[in-house]
Formats: sequence, C-alpha cells, structure tokens
Amino acid sequence: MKNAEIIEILENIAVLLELKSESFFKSRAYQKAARSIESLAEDVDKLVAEGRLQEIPGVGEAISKKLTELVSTGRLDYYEKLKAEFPPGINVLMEIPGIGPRTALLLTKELGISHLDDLEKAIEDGKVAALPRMGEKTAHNILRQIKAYRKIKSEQRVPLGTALPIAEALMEEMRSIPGLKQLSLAGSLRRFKDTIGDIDLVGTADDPETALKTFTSLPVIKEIQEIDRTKASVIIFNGLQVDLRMVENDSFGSALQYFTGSQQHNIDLHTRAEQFGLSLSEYGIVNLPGGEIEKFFTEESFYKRQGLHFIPPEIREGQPEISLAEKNLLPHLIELADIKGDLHVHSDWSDGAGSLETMLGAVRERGYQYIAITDHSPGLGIAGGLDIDRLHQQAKLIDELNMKNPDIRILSGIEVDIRANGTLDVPDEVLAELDVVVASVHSGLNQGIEQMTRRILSAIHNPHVDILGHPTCRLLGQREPVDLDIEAIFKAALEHNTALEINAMPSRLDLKDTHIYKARQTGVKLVIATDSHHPEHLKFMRFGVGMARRGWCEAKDILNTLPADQFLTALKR
DNA sequence: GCCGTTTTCGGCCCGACTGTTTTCAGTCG
Repeated sequence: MKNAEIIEILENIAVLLELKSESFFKSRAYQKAARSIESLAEDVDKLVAEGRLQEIPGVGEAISKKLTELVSTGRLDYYEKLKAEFPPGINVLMEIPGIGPRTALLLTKELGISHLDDLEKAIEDGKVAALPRMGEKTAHNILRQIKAYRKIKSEQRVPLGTALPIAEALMEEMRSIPGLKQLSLAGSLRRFKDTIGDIDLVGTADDPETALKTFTSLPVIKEIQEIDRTKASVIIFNGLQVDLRMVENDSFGSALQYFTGSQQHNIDLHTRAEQFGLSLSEYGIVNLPGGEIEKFFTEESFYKRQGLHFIPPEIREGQPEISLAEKNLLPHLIELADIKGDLHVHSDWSDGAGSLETMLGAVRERGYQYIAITDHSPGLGIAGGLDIDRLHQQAKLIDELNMKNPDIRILSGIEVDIRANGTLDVPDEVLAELDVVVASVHSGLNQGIEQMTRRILSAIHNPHVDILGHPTCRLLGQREPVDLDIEAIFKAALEHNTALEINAMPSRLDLKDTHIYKARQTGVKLVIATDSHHPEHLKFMRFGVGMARRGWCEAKDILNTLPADQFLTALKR
C-alpha cells in the first residue's frame, strides 16, 4: 500500500473523530501521524515488515496496530465502522471552506444533505439560511465557496510539487529498461508550470516497442490506456496520467522541443520558421522545397539552425522569448546555485518540526551562507506564536548560535501576522530589533478587494516590514487567491522598498509566475523563501527558483542571491 | 492517541475573525 493512501485514511479518521466530537487530541493524534508519514523517506509497508512503525514520530501502540492491519489486509475494521456511523458524503461537505464538523452535521441531520448539489439547492431555496445560527450571509458564502471548489476540482490539475518528485522517481525506475538511451521530462512539467495535467516523457531506445512494453509493465503502473509502436499512455498509482513517447535517437532534440511546448511557443516558432522557408516538426526541419529532413540530437542545435540561442523551457510561453533569442538578449535566468540563504523558516519555537540547531544543520548541508528564523507571531495561537518574551529569548539563543557557528549567519526574524484591520500583532519597537521581518495574512481571507488591498498596503507601508509573505494566500488545488489589487501592491512595494516573497512551498507557489514577471518589470524587489516547517522542506527552494525563472528573473532580481552583508543592506532598514 | 531523564498519567488547546447574535458558536490557521 502506498504511503499516500495510508495518509488519506489517517486524515479521514481524524475528520470522522471530529464529527464524533471525540477528544480533540485523539483526532489531532491521527493528523500528526499522517503529517509524520508525509515527510517520511521510507515506505510504511517496509516499516511494517521490519516492525519499526513506532519509530515514526506520532505513531504509538494504537496507530501502529491499525497501520499493520491496514497494510497486511488492505482494510481497517476501525475505519470501516467509523465511516458507517455517518452519512456518506459528509466528508465532501467538510471540504468546503466555512463548513466544519458542526455545520456538516447540522446540514445532514436537519436537511438530509449529503451532496454538494443538494446543498446548493437548499441554499437557493433559503433552507440553509433558516437553520439556527446560519443566515443569509453564511449561506451566500457557502454557495460562493462551492462554486470556487467546483472550479478547482474541474481543472483536475496536480501541483508541480506533487508531480515532479513522482515523475523523477518514475524516471529513476525507468533507467532499468533494457536498451533505453535518452529519457527526459517534457510538457508543462519540464516548463515548471505551477500545476500540471499529466506527465509527459520523451525517450529513445534501441528497440522502442520492447522498451514501451517493459515500461507499461512497471509495478507503479495501474492501468494502460493506450500503447502502440511509438507511445504509451498509462495511469500510475495515484491516478496521474503519464505519456511516454519514443522517438528516433537522431531526432531527440527536435522531438523534445516539440513535446515540451508550450503550444503558443511552438506556433510562434513554426510561424517564424516558415518565413525562412523552413518547416518544423518533431522529426526535425525540412528545408523547403527540397524535402530533405535535417535531424537534431540536441535542442541547442535545433534552435541554432533557426538562428536562435537556446531558450530555457521555463520561458517557452509565447512571450517575446523568440525575438530576444534571435538577438541573444534573453535573460540569464537565476539558478538554484545562486541562492545564498533562506528567509522564511520556522522552528519548533512555533509550529516547525526542527530545533534551531536542526534547521541550522540542514541549512549547512545546502551550502547556504545565511538563514532567517521567522517563527509565527502571537496572533497565530495554534501555531505556537511567540510573544515578546519568547522572541527575546530566541534572539538570545540565536546570538549564542552565531558565536558558535561562524560559517553560517543566523538572522533573527519573525513572520508577523497582518490582522484584518491591517495592523501587525507585534509592536514596531520590537520589530525594529530584528534582522528580518516577514509580514503575512493568515485569516479573514474573504475580505473584498478594497479591504484586502488596504490591509496589505498598510503592512507594506510599515517601515519595519522587509518582506510580504505569500502575497495572495492561494493554496493550489484548495483555495483561490484572495481578491487583491496586485498592481497597487507592486507600486507600494517599490515605493517603500518592501520585497515580495516568492513562497516556494509546493502548496503555495505564491507569487505566481505572471505576477513575478510583472513585479520584475516594475522593479519590485523579490526574495525566494521556502516557508519551511521541517528540515526537509528547505529543499522546496527549487520550486521557488522555477517560478522565478518562469517570471524571467535573473540572480540580480532576487535579494537572497546576495551575500549576507549586501543582502541586509538591500533590505529596508 | 501520543508522549515523557522533571511526569507512565496528565498534559496536549490558542487567538482572530465572521456572522450570528446582544454574548457567543463555529471555523480557520
């Protein structure tokens, strides 16, 4: 059984326990176990076989017994019985923001609702507003959230951060296919789009047909949708579709270019080529009207034949990349190796999983020169937000660690909460003592565009706020970005020398690519930061760098490519 | 349900916000 399936069941149990009004801590224990498994490098299957389940933090006697049953029999009696106590569909209701266990129970018990369609109708009929402690506004908000939820679900796209590691693991497995020569990611995943529809792969092999057959028999493949001599479409364990195309080895470059896209980039490329009498295809270039096909093993040579410098996949989106490649004026895009420090990192002082020392060790492994510890402010109670005393204690410890670790500069910081009225929940004089202040919105996300913009502007105006964290608060596949006048934010950020964050957490990727592009054009300062809550999260930096590349950023556009001293000078203070 | 060289039982759980209410329940992070 895959870890992902186990995590889902543990999460479902947590929800059902909430519905049951069981001890809050019991539900939380299941959630905790799920989180632990999520950041596990090994398969739970393996840990069961080796009797090492209780080595997982948050997995004790009871959960370990349940996991053993689940893994060895494929079902869990406790879970099945729990599910049977509630109307089916109630967990779907709870996926709507604003509907928690109480409301879900109320809706099912009073109105017999177990489906979003029923709920929508009941709201339109005024039945929901008439329930105790509900009302017009609540009903209207739920309706709005249902529509947003439907929109997100209908897109059926998978976040980059989920798809890329899966694709990489799959490619690793594919290395064992006999006779396989070249293999590369293609499509939107290679272009680092924030969400992707499927995984596209392009390869070459001595015997493509046999290679395709071997591919479709890999254990991760659940279903074969289509297979012929040159390509296979399959569904893998988690429902994602993977398309593998086999091409002639000599044509690998043009094929990779063709299947990487984007569609608009290819249209622009083909249109331009026609003007020179060239006809492009995945097989190569036909120099009209001779009819002879030229083949290209690398993308570089394919572009070069057209008089173009190499165009990185991340910016093949039908912007002016082709005309700039012609004049050799493309930006030298930022690379992961340019990053010198991470600026948004939580520790176990608030809701992070690692101590300051642990996080420091993880940062050292990445070769960074500095790290800013930015734990939550008191407003985020559940996240263990730091009050002023604790913040001072932490700053003292940071001083000590800096003395002991001259190779890495630890910056004292905070992720201060921007309250609904735009004020910050830490006084200015305390913020002034810190090296780095990240300000972010965490609540009241349903405010209208004017209120939300005003709220964020007032944080940007604050002389102590260096960075605006996850500016639009979107959660990929879960929550739409807040309503925001982004142009006004860029303008104010520029005027007040406040940097905007490119949050690299795979569930966020916020700012998004088009915003980054625009921000860079405006001259707004940017940083890339991981929002790490675990030492493992530091590696998410590459997703943020990918977004920055999609936004045409060079190293000089990103503040945390600077060495520590220069970085601090570039900040507001 | 988990965890612990202060505890094997009693901790873990907090504050902001919204919408419904004239004092608070439900939700969220």
